[in-house]
Amino acid sequence: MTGITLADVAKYAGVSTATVSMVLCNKGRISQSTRERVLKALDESGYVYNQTAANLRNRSSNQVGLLLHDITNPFYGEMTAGLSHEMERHELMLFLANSEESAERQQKFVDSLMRNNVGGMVLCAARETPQSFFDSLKRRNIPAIMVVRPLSDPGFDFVGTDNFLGTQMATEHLLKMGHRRIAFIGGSQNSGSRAQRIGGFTSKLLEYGITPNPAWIVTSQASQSDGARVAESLLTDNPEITAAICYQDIVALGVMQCLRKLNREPGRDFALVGFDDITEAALVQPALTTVSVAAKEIGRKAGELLYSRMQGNDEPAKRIILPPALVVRESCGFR
Amino acid sequence: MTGITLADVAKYAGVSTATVSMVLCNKGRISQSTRERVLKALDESGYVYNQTAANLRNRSSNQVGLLLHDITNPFYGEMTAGLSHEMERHELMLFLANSEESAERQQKFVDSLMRNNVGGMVLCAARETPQSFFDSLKRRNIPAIMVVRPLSDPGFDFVGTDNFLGTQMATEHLLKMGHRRIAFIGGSQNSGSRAQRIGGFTSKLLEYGITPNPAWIVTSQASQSDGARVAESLLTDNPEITAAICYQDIVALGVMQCLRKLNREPGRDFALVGFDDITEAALVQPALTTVSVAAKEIGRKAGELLYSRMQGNDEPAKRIILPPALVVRESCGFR
DNA sequence: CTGAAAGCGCTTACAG
DNA sequence: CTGAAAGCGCTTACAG
Repeated sequence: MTGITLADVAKYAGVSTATVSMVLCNKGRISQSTRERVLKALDESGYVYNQTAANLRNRSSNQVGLLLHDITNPFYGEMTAGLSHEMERHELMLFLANSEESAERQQKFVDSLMRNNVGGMVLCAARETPQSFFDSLKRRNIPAIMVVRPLSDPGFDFVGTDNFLGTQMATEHLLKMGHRRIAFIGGSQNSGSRAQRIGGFTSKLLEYGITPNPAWIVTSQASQSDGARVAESLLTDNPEITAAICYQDIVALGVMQCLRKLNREPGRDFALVGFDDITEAALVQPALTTVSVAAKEIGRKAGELLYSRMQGNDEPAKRIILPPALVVRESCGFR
Repeated sequence: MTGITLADVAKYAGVSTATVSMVLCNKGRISQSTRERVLKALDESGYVYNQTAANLRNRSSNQVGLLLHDITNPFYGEMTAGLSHEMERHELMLFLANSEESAERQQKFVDSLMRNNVGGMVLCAARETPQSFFDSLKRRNIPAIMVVRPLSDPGFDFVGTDNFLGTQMATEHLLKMGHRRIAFIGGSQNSGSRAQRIGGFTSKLLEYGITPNPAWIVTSQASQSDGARVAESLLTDNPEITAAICYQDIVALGVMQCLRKLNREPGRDFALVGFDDITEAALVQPALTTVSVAAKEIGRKAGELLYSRMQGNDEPAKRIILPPALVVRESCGFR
């Protein structure tokens, strides 16, 4: 706080505050000579614009919020980078909060955003978010874009990936390599993304005349260790399984570990596909074949949409579903 | 924007705005009955506090900024989570920006922060930051905590890890396992952290009577592929090297790839230590022995320090150096 | 214990 | 083309 206000600058330049303000915002018609005098005063005074005052006066805001449930997840790091970049382009400031899957902390953050009068927000809601959260969000009538986690509520804009198509591609890849006994490993029971991914998986199986076996579709937490745990019991009980689609790359990494423990080499004795294309996927041995969902692009698109909403775009709620891509690496072998 | 103001609530409750404000902030003495009336009005009206107005009036702010150069780096994701958690405890809103190593974007962000009148900031500055950036920051006289990347300027608070000690521990580990021909791979030429890590490395070598070989100390970009590239030429030219300390885990992962290409199995034919302890480190095969720097803790401590500065703590600038820990896994073998 | 009024630093009709 | 003045929604001395 230098403490120099627009009024000080005006006095110094010998004009009114209105004039300085207009020069600052490039509004109204100001004579060349006056403009120069003001610019000079602005420069020499070390004036710092007070956005807070402007926001109050304008009843507007240059601020938006991003709510994530896990910023440490590399996937969301990428997405955040994409969003942040987009926000910067529009001179918007980005508030970040990490709910850590707590509905309570999430609610608190959104309340803070409202008090801080943000212009909009991007949300990847916690798993156990009560419907009331979304209802109250809608009542506030402030632009909110949902990302990544599909929402059954069609009242919100959404940007995410085509989970269904993603696993269809992955499943087809395995089927074309000759696999017929394919498992689906991971995701939590109440996950909407998971339902969609299972949909892509089973529909493709059926297309090839294969009846999905419910016993081969198992849940897992989003960690390597739980992936390994779950896979171990599945594959010991059902050694005839030759391939698996995993709900997430992290889970796939766990399954890899488990395979080695069971003396089955991934990529040779067992084919594995992941989902997300996190950095690790390219690094493990064998490198993981996976469905890439362009996290950065999700962030960018969400930012774009949010900005347009803030500009007054009032088309009905929109769902932007980005096409996934199958990244073939080594974990399915080279047959 | 429901548009309901404190004045509306006051009218509704039949009191003055001063009274409502005092109830809201728990200041002054308000009779029980009045308080209840106000609380009821507050509740029924759906009033949303306008933090912007309060900030303007108070010439204060509940907002702080975090500037990173790469939010997609898992290390910074962890750090951000730690900081975010700490900020939440103090009811502070966190602005995030990603400079992507651009001094220009970094400057723009800090300028925005100033205009938005933040109470303080946490910075991990871009590599090529001009001294003028830091000078102007100091002139602003706003709390700023530097993190991770060591700064020669002692005028700033700093929170980071003990790079020197970290590589000392790593080097000692290798030496105790019998290695004598050890390389140092990675980091960029002008990195201060790297200088410190090399210091720990060479000082420990000397302690064991070994003269450091400058030809075995090579730079690399912060990517797996460049790590692999750099290691390949180093190890083909100097096959007698049996171990390496890597500047970062990502580089170490690249070195692993290269080793396989050269038909040397990491953990058996070659010992490898990383630095950072990113998630991947535990996942690769063999799991990477590395120096853990508690990224989350850096974020937390930075937040704590920032908060105390915002409360008026005016002790001289402080450096908080967190102790690293050597996490022994498999990449150095089990001899 | 409570209210009237000034003021935080901007912007914007409205005059001239 | 430029200025005087009101007002955004709070908080805080100051009276009473």
